[in-house]
Amino acid sequence: MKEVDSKKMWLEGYAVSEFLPHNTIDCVILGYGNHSLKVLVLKWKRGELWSLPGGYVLRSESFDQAATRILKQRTGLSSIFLKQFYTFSDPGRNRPKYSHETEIIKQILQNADLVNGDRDMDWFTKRFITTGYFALVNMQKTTPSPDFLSDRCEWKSLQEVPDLLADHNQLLQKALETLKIQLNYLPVGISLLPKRFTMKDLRLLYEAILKTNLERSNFQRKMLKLGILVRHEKQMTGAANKAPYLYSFDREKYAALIKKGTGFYFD
Amino acid sequence: MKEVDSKKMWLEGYAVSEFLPHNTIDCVILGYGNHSLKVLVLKWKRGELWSLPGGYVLRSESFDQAATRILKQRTGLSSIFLKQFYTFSDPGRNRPKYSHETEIIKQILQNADLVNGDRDMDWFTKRFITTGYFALVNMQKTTPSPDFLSDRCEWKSLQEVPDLLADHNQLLQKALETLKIQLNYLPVGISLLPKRFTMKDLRLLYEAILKTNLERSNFQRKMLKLGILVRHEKQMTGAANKAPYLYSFDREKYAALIKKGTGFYFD
DNA sequence: TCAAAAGTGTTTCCAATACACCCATGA
DNA sequence: TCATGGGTGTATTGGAAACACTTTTGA
Repeated sequence: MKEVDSKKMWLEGYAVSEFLPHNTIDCVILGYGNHSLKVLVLKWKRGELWSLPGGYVLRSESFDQAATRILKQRTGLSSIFLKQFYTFSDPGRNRPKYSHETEIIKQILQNADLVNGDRDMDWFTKRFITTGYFALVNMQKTTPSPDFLSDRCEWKSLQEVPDLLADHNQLLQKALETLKIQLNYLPVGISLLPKRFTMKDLRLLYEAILKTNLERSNFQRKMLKLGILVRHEKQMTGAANKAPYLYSFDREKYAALIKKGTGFYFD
Repeated sequence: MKEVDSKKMWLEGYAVSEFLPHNTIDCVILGYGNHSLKVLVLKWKRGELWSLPGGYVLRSESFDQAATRILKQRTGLSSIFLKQFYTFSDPGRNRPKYSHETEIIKQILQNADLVNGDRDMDWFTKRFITTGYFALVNMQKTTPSPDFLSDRCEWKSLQEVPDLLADHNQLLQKALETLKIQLNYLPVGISLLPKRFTMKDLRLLYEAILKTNLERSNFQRKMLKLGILVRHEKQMTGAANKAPYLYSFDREKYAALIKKGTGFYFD
């Protein structure tokens, strides 16, 4: 293990001894496109093993800093909306669900010359408590890149999220639940949508989060009454119907409103 | 340190090596009495040092289990409402704010024959991440008892909470904020009030949590319409005015309502 | 001129608020 | 019978919801 530490060639350039021994961060990074919510997942280098982006926490940094660092590494984005939502501490949470998980990890690490025997595996197989963060990002602005354990980084819509490592599916569910409950206190629109969008885009986003249908005209009236939208000229879509207006957010008014909640309740 | 471990005479009977090295639990235990919210705090054995009840986490238990254990030890209660609210991870969060804090801890431990030199202090002074839980309890049912570091266990109303150890005042604030935001999804009434109570008791409880005044008659109508209250015979108070009805909760209906939220919004 | 989707208007209903009024109690 | 506080009723207001009607666009 000492030998591995001294190499400093892995874990994004850090050595094991620089990390807290039992705490990790995992990120549920959410984007919105094609009328559905999407989440960023990593595909591991061997086999069909998927996970949420995550990482270890340096002994010198806070969890917020660690999450920010991880997010930057995976998406290229800084200064995005990022929020802690829950800490998962079940003692068996990172025990492999299937025996091939252990095998895959072992192969990857051996392949990268990072472990020499079973003892080095101890770091990976011991108990880890993970603190979940969720991020809301504008997908168009991201440039996803895999980490040292993975070879692909993909946006998956919620329906097509595969079976994930450890309790990561649970993490995802909890994040979505939190998002739903705190919807009125979160800058969902401004974070997830491009600068200009139609009222339909905005409504579909809310419908995706709340998993419900919202009445078209009432939604429009409510939103406009909040006074945080700026209307721009229409956009000709080429479709055989009336073209929608484009809207953008008035950032200051938006921020002020978010602070005290939109009072915008659906049930 | 080995020697200390083998004694197993402290930390409520456990040895240091049985705990996770960097994680703790702290509990914001809330009760309600005399028209105000109260929180349970511990006074340390020397000097005027106060803290929230908390403890270390066994390597074999989940955080929920640890919190339940700690709560049981401090209040004598099991099966109470307990919920994780946030994980505090600032690297300097448990560095002493005042130099006398370190001294007090040292004295207490030496006095209890638990540490022999500065090296043994390492366990207490290193970085700890704490996960906060809040509990809602019926004060009358508790029998508060101090832990091995403290000599008193006291209910303090929020206005008289003293300066607390480390970031415990922040923990308290965050817990209260969470309570307020999630009010409609939490069993506040049933957890904090005695079996039978007046409508005024209930209203004052909500006012204490929300820090606002609620209109008397409208509050009553709203609450009754929820259909979770059972009205009992009046109670003669001895005061020169009309006696109020007593109410209790219909536990099944209460539980069903809490699940989907009361829809009982104040602003 | 038709279908499709966007924008606007209307009606109905219910909840929240404010406040008035009545009732019970013991001094 | 008076003061005090509890219980109930009512008028007003405003928003939510359902849905109808109009407008715009390209086929």
